[in-house]
Amino acid sequence: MGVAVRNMLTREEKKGQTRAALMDAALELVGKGENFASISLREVAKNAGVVPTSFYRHFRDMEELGLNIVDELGMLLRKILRAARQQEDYVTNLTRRSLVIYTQFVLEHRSHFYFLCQCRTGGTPALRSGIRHELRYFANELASDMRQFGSVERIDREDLEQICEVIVGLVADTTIDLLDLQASHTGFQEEYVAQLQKKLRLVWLGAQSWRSDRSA
Amino acid sequence: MGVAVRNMLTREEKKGQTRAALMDAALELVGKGENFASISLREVAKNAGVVPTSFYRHFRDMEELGLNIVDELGMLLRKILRAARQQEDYVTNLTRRSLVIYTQFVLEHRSHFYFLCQCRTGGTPALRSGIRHELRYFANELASDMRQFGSVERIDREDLEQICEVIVGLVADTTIDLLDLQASHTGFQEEYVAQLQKKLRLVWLGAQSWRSDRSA
DNA sequence: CTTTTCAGTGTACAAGTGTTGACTCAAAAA
DNA sequence: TTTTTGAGTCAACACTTGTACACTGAAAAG
Repeated sequence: MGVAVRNMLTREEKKGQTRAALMDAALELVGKGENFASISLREVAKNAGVVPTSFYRHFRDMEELGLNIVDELGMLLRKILRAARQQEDYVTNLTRRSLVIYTQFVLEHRSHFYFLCQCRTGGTPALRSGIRHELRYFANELASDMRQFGSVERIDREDLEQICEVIVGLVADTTIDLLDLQASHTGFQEEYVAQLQKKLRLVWLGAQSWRSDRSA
Repeated sequence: MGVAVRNMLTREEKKGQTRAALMDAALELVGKGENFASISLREVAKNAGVVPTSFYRHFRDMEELGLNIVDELGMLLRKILRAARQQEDYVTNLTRRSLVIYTQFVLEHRSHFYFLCQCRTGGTPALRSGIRHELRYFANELASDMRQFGSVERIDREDLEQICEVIVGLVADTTIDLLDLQASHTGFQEEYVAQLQKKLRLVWLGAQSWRSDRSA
């Protein structure tokens, strides 16, 4: 750097741009219903408006691209946490409105969450553990929030984290339903939230009568 | 039919035999870590010791083969139910030993359950809904057992079925963990059961304090 | 017996795959 | 200014993919 910027793009800006185009192209294909595992490097390159060999300037192979998508996904999840915490009544009403926020994020980033559903239990080992890692982080953050705001005195840290993993697993598990029922009827989003909330209440009830002594 | 059977195979026996060989070949590839979505017709045919074009005598395409695997999977699940019910203490001790039986079935049919994990949320719509259908059936059977043997008077039918779907989802969700930790150390199976049982206890506690009035 | 049926074979093709190496040519560095 | 760097291009490779078509030959039907 040193020369005046003009309105042209610097070299690494341009690089980052096509890099993003490649990732977006892959995600778009996933969003269209293709399975990430069966998407070819060439297909991605073509969709990004780039020659196949150019792919290698950015990723070793499709799996490495996938791992970068996982990172994006992690950032997205943290963004959801931030948004949820920003509610003024987050403390008292932890579930209901947070779920609405979650569903909004999901529907605004369909492709990312299709990817999540596909790879969480179906991807290569590396992708799987990457996603698992992000979800565990999410669950632990949730646990620390519940420790502050919820009434969970009788539950020790380890148990609470495990409970939150169950919750996160439940949410992730039902996400595919939300994605499938696309723009069919708009009222479905509320229906989905209600049904999911019901399941979460079950877990919550369980947590209420949980004692960390005499359990393991 | 009419001629003496000799020790040769009849035509449709032989047909069913290669048909099974094709399905087994696909499952074997899944068990080796390949994703079902990216397995080719030719690969399956070669692995089954059959020429590619012969595939079409049995299945229109890989998806149709997949749907037949789903059927096999359904039969397997029903076999698990039968085995679990055959325990003399099934009534009182519904969870613990049933889980052991489940894990045994999983480890004896690794490929089928890899397939399950891959396709439950990551497969094509048809495969997904097929698997979902089988799991729902399983959950409903479980619900009817619980109605008979458990203390679930305060839970109406619909709620109980939903609770069982949560349980089944939880089990399915953790199955990938069981499969990943292969023959590494044998004691892991018990560890897995313990951890899963803990999660199920959480749901069970929740069910205990569930009231179907004032909930939806 | 003769005839029909049909699972499995062999060949062929057009299209797509990952990866190679040598090439441009503009931005960045000297 | 000149030199260097490196993202993107182009052409070519060896290989795999799904599918079509004509075939064989033994089991089943007549």
